[in-house]
Amino acid sequence: MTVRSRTRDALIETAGTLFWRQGYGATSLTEILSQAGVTGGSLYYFFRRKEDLLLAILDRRLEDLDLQIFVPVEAAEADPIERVFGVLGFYRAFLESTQCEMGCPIGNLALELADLHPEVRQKLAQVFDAWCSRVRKYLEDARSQLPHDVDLEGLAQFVLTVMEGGLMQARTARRLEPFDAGVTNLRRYFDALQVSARSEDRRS
Amino acid sequence: MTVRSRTRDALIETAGTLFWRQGYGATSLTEILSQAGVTGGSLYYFFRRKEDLLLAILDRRLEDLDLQIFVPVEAAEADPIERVFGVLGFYRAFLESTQCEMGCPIGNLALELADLHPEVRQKLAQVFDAWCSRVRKYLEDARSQLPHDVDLEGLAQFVLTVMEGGLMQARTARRLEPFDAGVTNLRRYFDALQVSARSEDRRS
DNA sequence: GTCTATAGAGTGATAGAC
DNA sequence: GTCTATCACTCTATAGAC
Repeated sequence: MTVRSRTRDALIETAGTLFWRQGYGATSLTEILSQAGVTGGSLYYFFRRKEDLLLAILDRRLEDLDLQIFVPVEAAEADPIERVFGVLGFYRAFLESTQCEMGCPIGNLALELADLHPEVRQKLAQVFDAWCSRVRKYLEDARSQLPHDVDLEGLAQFVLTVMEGGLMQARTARRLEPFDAGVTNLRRYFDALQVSARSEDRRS
Repeated sequence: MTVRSRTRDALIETAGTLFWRQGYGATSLTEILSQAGVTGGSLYYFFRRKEDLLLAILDRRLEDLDLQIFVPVEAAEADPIERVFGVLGFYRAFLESTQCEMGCPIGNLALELADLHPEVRQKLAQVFDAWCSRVRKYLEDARSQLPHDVDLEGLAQFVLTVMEGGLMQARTARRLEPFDAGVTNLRRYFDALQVSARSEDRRS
């Protein structure tokens, strides 16, 4: 079991935000230390290498997924398909509140580090998986509203795809439109799936 | 007008591949020089800073977009909607031939550098725009097969979203499935749009 | 245009006192 | 657990000969 300490938490919190905003390579330990109000000795007491700090951040992101995203969304929306769009709305609100500057804390690192650190890549994939599993659960709850032959795992991945692709374009263009275009078309797709499921029912 | 020279081209080519694979920050000039068989003096004769080399690479990507992607796809597919999927197939083939290791040369850099270099970010956005314009042209050619109220600009952005999101997940998981799930669902979406367009026609 | 040599700053990481 | 001091290295970029 990992020890919790105020210093360790501060490092994870501060570095997590910096890595998110500027990337892993572009963030120096010096910058993390000065912003967290911690000195080098303490950092190396908790983490053997910079990469271990990153791994701890990703573990934290995995832990926080439920509390920060899915629980609030589930509290706000009861209908499973609305929950899917509630999740997308959550990211949109964040995008808007940061003037499209930050994007996704996992996606950003995924593209920067996928080829460099095998262990990091694996953990990033794990966070994506956890995210998809949650969305997949919503889709299973909406099973009866969807055509029988739709692969729910693939559809959950598709929702993540729409989110990540939209965040990327919105962040690059500094405009919400590409993200919104993704949501609009995904909504239209879900509407079509529901229509198609209803006509399946009628036939049976 | 920019001067063309063998050395300059070799630097753009070599650095382009390295930035694509490992990212901008993680690639040192030393590595580029040794792999291109060029020395530092030559590099700084053509480019004032590392960032200028990157900008030249992005200009080249923009120039090559047609020749490397859209022209071959148009030669292979005559139907406009099949051309959209032909483009996706092009990226899939590349993903497969690199064991899902490389992803998109623009998307990778977009997420690494969006917040760090304003001029770079702008040029990345420009390449995305050019890509979408091409896809949008296909969609306009398929106008009669799509519902009247569909926003073609947004739909073109959606195609890019599906591609980038799929590449990101495929590269992170080192599996083609998430990319394929994106294509499968996008195909189903287009089928639904075409069905819906036909029923519009019947009503009028 | 290309070369070598090197400046100058910053990096991740370590050692050892407290 | 936290501190300061510092090592060893790498990086971008420059200068000046050829």
